[in-house]
Amino acid sequence: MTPVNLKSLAEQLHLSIATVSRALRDSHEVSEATKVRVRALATALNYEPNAYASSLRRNVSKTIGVVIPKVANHFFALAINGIEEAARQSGYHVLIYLTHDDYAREVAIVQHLKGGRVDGLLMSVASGTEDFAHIKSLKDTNLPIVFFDRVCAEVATAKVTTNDYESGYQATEHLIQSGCRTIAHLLISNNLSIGQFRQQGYLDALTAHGLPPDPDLVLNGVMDNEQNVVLIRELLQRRPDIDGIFASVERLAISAYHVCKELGRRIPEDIKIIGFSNLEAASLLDPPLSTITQPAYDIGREAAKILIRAVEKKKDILPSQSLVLNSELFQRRSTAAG
Amino acid sequence: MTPVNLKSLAEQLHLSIATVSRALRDSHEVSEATKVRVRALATALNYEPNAYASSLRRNVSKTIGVVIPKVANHFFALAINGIEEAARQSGYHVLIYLTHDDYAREVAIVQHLKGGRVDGLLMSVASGTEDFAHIKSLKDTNLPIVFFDRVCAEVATAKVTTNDYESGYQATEHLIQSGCRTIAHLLISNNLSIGQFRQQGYLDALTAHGLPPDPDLVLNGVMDNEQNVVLIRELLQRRPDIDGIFASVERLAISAYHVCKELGRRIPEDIKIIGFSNLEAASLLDPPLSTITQPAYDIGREAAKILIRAVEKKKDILPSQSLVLNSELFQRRSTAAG
DNA sequence: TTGTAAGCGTTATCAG
DNA sequence: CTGATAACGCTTACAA
Repeated sequence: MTPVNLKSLAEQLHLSIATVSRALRDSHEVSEATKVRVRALATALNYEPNAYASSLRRNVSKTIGVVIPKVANHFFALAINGIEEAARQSGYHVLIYLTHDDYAREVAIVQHLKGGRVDGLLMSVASGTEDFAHIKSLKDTNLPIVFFDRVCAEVATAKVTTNDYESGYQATEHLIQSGCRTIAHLLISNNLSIGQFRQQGYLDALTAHGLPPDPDLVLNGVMDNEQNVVLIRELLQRRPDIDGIFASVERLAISAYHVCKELGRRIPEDIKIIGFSNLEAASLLDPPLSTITQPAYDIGREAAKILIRAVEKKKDILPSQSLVLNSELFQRRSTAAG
Repeated sequence: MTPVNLKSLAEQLHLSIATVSRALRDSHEVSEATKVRVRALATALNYEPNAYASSLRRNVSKTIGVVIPKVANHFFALAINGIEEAARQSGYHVLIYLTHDDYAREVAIVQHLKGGRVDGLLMSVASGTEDFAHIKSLKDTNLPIVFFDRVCAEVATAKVTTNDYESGYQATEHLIQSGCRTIAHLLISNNLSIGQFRQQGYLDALTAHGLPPDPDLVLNGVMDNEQNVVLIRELLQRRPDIDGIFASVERLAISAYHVCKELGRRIPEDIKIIGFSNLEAASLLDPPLSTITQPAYDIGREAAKILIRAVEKKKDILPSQSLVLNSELFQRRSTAAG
């Protein structure tokens, strides 16, 4: 089967390659008559331009990369959904890379992306990442980057986040107003910026309501959920006075549910729980889980829009283009006052 | 900033482009000494080969495409996870396309992929797709395709699925053995092959246990979840004798939960429910949901492996390479015998 | 062991 | 309006 490319089209039409190319791109310097002829044959033969030749020549790939920790997580899945939507509307393709929250993988992926495979990058950094040299060096190649949710403070570019400080404050205040006095905070390990904001909101809410912050009540979760169950169990057994839990991550809230069931602690009578979550079934849990829900789809879509706009205009992305969207607190039975 | 490519490296090293290229690909026809020099400069300058130039020249993109209905669904998210893992291990990149179960989008995506952007394709067809001409025509371009879960029977290639007939049979039998006599089946609209298999399993299990199949008890769900709630509500009100529900799709099981809560039907006392689902929180629902759980991660990984193997060997993919993995039935309180 | 040069399919520049 | 031709960056015969 002879390949369908500009050359073969040109031969069959007795035209030059250049003219065929121009006709297909609807250039104004081609007669309507030839355009019709060209288009007719092209569709008849199912011609589709070779993306790589075009990318090589124009130095533009119409592709954006998405680097995220994981996809089996409703937040990131929804974000991808928003990203894909924005990309599709502008004719962009989406390459997905998963870091599994592993620093080494993130570095390898980022290095690979220097090959010009993508016109821009959307990124949510791995929780294991503490050194951002790899990202900075990528930025130095002039590749536009937009961070979303898990941002890298040290790189000057746009970031799309949610009001994490306020959410942490609200969640904690909500627990206090529901009657909690000893509130634990479960967050993901290390130095993710979002964790810090949520933690600060938690601390400030406690102080504002005259409750003394206690470092013993703050639990740094780990990657492994089994391990988190162990840690949470230890915490609840060591501190039977805990009557409220604020989980900064969905899976820690889920683990807390499992531990409470196991230890026979009733929710919300003995312990009230609220957590960040995009779980659709939150209202069907036993008991329904109060959540702080991030607008994940919008985060993805807006981040992609900012990126694509910059790519098309070949302009640098400024930190001032950052966006902060608001999360929403859904009050359900897991924090019912009692 | 002068670009880092083979040419600039060659100039700085006073070597030819060819030698540099060969050195970096670790060709045996380059002296160890030069290899060392070349590699040193390459890493120092953070050289990364231009993916498009390489793809164009070698007619290989090291990229696979994934076309799925949606990503905000734990099944597909896990599948992507498996796909990405297999791809990463073989040095492949993953392009994601979402059809949103829309036929027109699927056609547009498939047409676009004829541009040679991907070396192979993994696909789970849209529920709205009834005509497969677009897929056949893609196959005619010799692009290797592997279907997973929602397969297209009319295209001769490998398919990775689960034992849907047996699962439908088991789920229904499980309801019968738990005491149900009037069992409804909620499935997704139209002619998806997997829906048909599950439906057949349902019918055969009924017959095998002396229960007459009743078309009135089979509900074809639609895209919109709100609408599904309405349909399920109507069904349960029209047929108050229904005492068991088998949902072929997770979101229909979830909708059924909502309707039961709303109508005051107790699960499992009044109605027992079992559904296909990859929901991690199934055991925390009220009541915990009995599920048929597909090995989504493995499905994705195995499908990707078959595809990549074929791509690397430039061999056609045969239907005989198809794989059927087993789903697992998790018995929980929603189907407790009463 | 190294260099020269053709060519992948497209787009852009320059003539005609 | 159309055609010839030179890139884009890389790989790979073929020469040296």
